[in-house]
This record gives sequence, structure tokens and C-alpha cells, in this order.
Amino acid sequence: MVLASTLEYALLGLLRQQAQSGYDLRKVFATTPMRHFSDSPGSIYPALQRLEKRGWVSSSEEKNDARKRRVFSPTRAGTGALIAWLEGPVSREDVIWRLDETLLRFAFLDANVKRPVTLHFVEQFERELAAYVRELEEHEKAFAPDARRSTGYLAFKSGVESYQARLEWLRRVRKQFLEVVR
Amino acid sequence: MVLASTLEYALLGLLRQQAQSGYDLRKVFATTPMRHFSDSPGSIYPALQRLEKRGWVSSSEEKNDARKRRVFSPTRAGTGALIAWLEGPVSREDVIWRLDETLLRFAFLDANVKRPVTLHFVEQFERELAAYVRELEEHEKAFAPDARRSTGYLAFKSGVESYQARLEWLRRVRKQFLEVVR
DNA sequence: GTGCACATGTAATGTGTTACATGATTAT
DNA sequence: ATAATCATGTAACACATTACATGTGCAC
Repeated sequence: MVLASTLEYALLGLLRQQAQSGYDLRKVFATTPMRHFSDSPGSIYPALQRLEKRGWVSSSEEKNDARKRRVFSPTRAGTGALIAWLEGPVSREDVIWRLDETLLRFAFLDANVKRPVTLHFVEQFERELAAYVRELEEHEKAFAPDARRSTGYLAFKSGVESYQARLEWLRRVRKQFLEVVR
Repeated sequence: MVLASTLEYALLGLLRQQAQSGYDLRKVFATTPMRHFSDSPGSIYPALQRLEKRGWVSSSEEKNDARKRRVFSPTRAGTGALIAWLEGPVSREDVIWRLDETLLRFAFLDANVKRPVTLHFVEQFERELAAYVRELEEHEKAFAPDARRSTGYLAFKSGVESYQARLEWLRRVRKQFLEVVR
């Protein structure tokens, strides 16, 4: 049920936090840790147009201080679509092919859903990630001893360790959440 | 000087290791840690066609065991393009927007370039990554204390820790390389 | 008065994804 | 016989990137 691109969901999530213009959103992508999204106008303005055509956001011309800017905010339908995206299951595929998107979903969770939903998300995420890490560790044994100095093997190790770091982070997050509930 | 997609370079690098067919390459993507590349025929066959049209690979029909398969291997020009890609500088942009591609370059290094080139690559990579990690750690201070329990902040932390893990890996790799040279 | 930040767009291009399509060979 | 694997492709579609394009307001 992928109905929109990651960029579109990112924009929706940001607009939920604060109604703002395309230019504002570009600045978010240019100056915050959301850097890995492109801040080029050629990606953001068309994406906002698509969202508006789909009825997920609405816009109004603002004439703030002599300068006119088009400010966007999510519609009911848009908010619903965002929440549906957030609440969807965390699958093995999300972990392997869409890890960044899954982290983005997590980032938007607490502003949009109840705490138990967030906790459930973390549990699913941890389960799938742990399974994948186990699989990678298993795959490691397939490397011949003399291949363990090759850059190919080392690059693989880098990937495994990066996933392990994410997993440790997830375990910490889950424990922290459980403490808060208690 | 980006002349080809990551997928095209991945295919070139694999063909340097071993001349093989599109189907073989699909299996590599489907069964090895190079999973995050799609193994769909709609991506791989057109990419191979582009590479052949560009003169970077050549193909020959093989009739191995009653089954016919088209086996590809890199041309001189293709090998040159691959090595140029591998030897290019590691920039800040590579670290922020193309980390996976940079790791892929690293993975192919020792099969294609001399050891000092690999070491230089690692040094550049470490310098840029360390600078970016410092920047992220700086950015962390911008979060208000009461925002430190938000999923947005936690997602940010996940990213930072993942980069830190990559950096520790890089330091280890560099030291290991220096020991071998000694 | 010149350059920079604000502000919003369009057009061309390349490419990845998904789905569709076909046919041969091997294993059950 | 029939399902799975081998093997190669095409077509429609959406999307991101890059470059181009325009105009305003403010600071120096």
C-alpha cells in the first residue's frame, strides 16, 4: 500500500508539525539533519503540487511582510494518509530496502499517534532488524579465511556493524519507553 | 564526473571479478549482502544494454549446456571508467548523500587498484566522515532538553550512532592497513 | 546599484520499479 | 504432466536531478 513517495510523506510530516511554505521546507532539508533529502526546488515544488492535487494538503497565499508566500497545511485526508503510513507494519523489506524511510516514520510517530502504537512499532522494528542481523552474521561464516582481509569483506563488515548499532539503539529505545510507561 | 549510475558501476565491478550473464548478476543481488540492489530484470538488463552501448562491456552468446546465455565482460574502456570512479576523491557529499555508493567503491578497491590508492581512499573517507560526525554532534546541542525524549530526536541519535559506528570501523581498517604495510 | 536571500516555478533527462511477456530445460 | 528454475527481455509510469527561468525586497 505504497501510495506516496518518501519525500511526500516527509513533507506531510513536516507540515503536520507546522504549516509552512515550499521555501521553508527547502530550508529544513538544507540545514537540519534531514539533509539527505534534496533541497532542490525541482523536487519539492512538484511534490507539493502532487500532494495538493491528491487532496492531502491545501494551500493559501499569504502576504506576510510585503512578500507573498504559499503556505501549505495537511488536510484531514492528508493527516489520515500520514497516520496510515505511520501505523503500517514494519516488515523485513522495510529493514532491508527502506531503513531510512522506517526511521523517518519513527521520527514522526510521537507527534501523530498514541504511545502504545509507537511502542508496537519499536517492537516490530526490533524483531525484524534482529532477524536480519542474525542472517548477516550467518552469512559472514561463508567468507573464506583468506578473504577476510579483502575490502569486499570489510565493506560487508561495515554494513553489519552499522545494523548492529541500529539494533542496540532500538533496544535502548524500547527499554526507555517501557520505563516511562511503568 | 558522475557518468554512470551506482547500479552500472556495481555491475561493472562484479563483471571485473567474473565475466557472467545478466541472470547471474541478478542472483548475486538476490542472494548476497548486495541485496539492497534490486534483482528485477527491468533494472539489470537495460543497465547492461546501456553499458554495452557505451562500450564499457562486451557480450557473447554462450551455449554452455544446451542453454544459451549472454555473458558480459568489461572492455578496456569499461575497466578504465571503473578505476576512474574508484580513484576519484571522497568528498563530503559522498559521505552525506552517497554513503552506500562510497562503501561499494571501497568494496571493489583492492581488486582493481594498488594498495596505496586504497589507503589514500580510507584516509579521505575517514577525514570527511569524522568532520560530518563532529557536525552532527554539534547539531545535537541545538535540541532543547525537553525535546530529548521525542522520537524525532531519537531518530536523529540513531543516525549519529550509525555514522559513529562507520567511523570506528574506518579507524580500525586504516590501522589494520598500516600494520600490513609496516 | 549590486549582490544576496526570499520565493516559486518549469523542462529535459535518466533511471528505477512494477508488471507483463515469452520460451527452454530440469526436477518431481 | 506440471511446476520450478533458467534466461532474457519490453512497456508504462513515477520520480529525482539538473539546469533554466523569473521576480521581489533588503542590506551594504
